[in-house]
Amino acid sequence: MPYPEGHKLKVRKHIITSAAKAFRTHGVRNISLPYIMKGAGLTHGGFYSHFENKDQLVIEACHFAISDTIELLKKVADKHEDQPKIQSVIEFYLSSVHRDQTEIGCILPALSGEISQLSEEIRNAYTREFKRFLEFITDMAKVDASTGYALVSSMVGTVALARAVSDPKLSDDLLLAGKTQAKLIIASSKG
Amino acid sequence: MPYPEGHKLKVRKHIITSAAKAFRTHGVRNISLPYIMKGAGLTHGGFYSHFENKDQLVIEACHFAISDTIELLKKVADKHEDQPKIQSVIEFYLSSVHRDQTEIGCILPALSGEISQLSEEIRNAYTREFKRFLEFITDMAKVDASTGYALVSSMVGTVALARAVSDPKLSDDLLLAGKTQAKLIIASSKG
DNA sequence: GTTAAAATATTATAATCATCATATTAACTG
DNA sequence: CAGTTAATATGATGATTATAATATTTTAAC
Repeated sequence: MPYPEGHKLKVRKHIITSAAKAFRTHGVRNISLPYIMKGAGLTHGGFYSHFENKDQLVIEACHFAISDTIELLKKVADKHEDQPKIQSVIEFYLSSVHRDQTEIGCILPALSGEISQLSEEIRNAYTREFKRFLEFITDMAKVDASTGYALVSSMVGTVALARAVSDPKLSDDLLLAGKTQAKLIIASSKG
Repeated sequence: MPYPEGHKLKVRKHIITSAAKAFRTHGVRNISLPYIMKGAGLTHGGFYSHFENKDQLVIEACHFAISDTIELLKKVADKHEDQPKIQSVIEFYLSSVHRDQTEIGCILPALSGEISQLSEEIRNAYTREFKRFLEFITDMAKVDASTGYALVSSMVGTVALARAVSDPKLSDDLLLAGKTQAKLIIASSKG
């Protein structure tokens, strides 16, 4: 067989990486397959020898993006040993760095509004990935499920809004208030 | 002059109403001008005699949608005299009714993810309308600005996620946790 | 009724998209 | 190096889009 062992798998991975990056920054519907393929160093024609259709790619990209974010947050948590891990994670998630670096940021705020309008398959995938993220945060914060829901909703909503508004001061203030709030949520659940 | 007095203004209002309804349900980019015009009982050709372009319509639709939501929430608040107004508002905003009736629901969760990818003009308009909503909630809850930020971020994030996930139980639980959380935010700000 | 301006509809344009068919290239095997 | 075939590129299709130009309809005023 031509092409080295695992070549196609590697290319497939490149496409997923390019897609995840694009989706995180521009959403799903505004990103074209030609654009994604170009980001992977390819032309658009070969796409369908790798994926059944665009939906399938969205599903895989969501999975990759959440795995990527969870890994990143784990690293962030391990970096600061002087405070509880969840503290570091929240401070990063609600930082201006995370708000601004959408390309490598959490995909949940980026797609939260759009998902409800996409195919059932994509919604199911998003739900699966959301649950994964939810579990990660809930475990790390050592809180009950309900508190975990509130915490993640608040985090996702804050980042989405902080990214949306064009007033830099307001955006910063949203992040700050979100951080204060998140700490309060955790503290009050332990009281 | 042909056509009755104020005819064009009335039609213009119809277009904005149709657009706001469509945007709240399907976002901005996935909705076409022909679709909006059909919703107003017209064909697409006449659009440009009413608006400069699609962006202009988005801006006006956002303004209308937020006004509409604020009015609705005021009515909801006035309905229940047995509890603080903010309580009623939060209970409605985080209800399954509001989650499911996207057509007449708050536009903030629907567009929160998409806005950052749209034109500067639209972002500015969204920011203006967001501030208007923020002020409305903050005043009604009688909390300081920072608490208002946290409260609205939590509300918007919760509804966006509750609309996004395809698991009905999870969606309900998100709303429930959001309500509990919102009340906590307000209570703690007064302590 | 006729007219004329305003409002709306029809049609056109050029771009972009997802998807598909076909042609070309790359690289392992012998 | 030649042959085979997987991987990729090129090009096509048909749909949809925002926008614009032109044609038609509507209705108030005469």
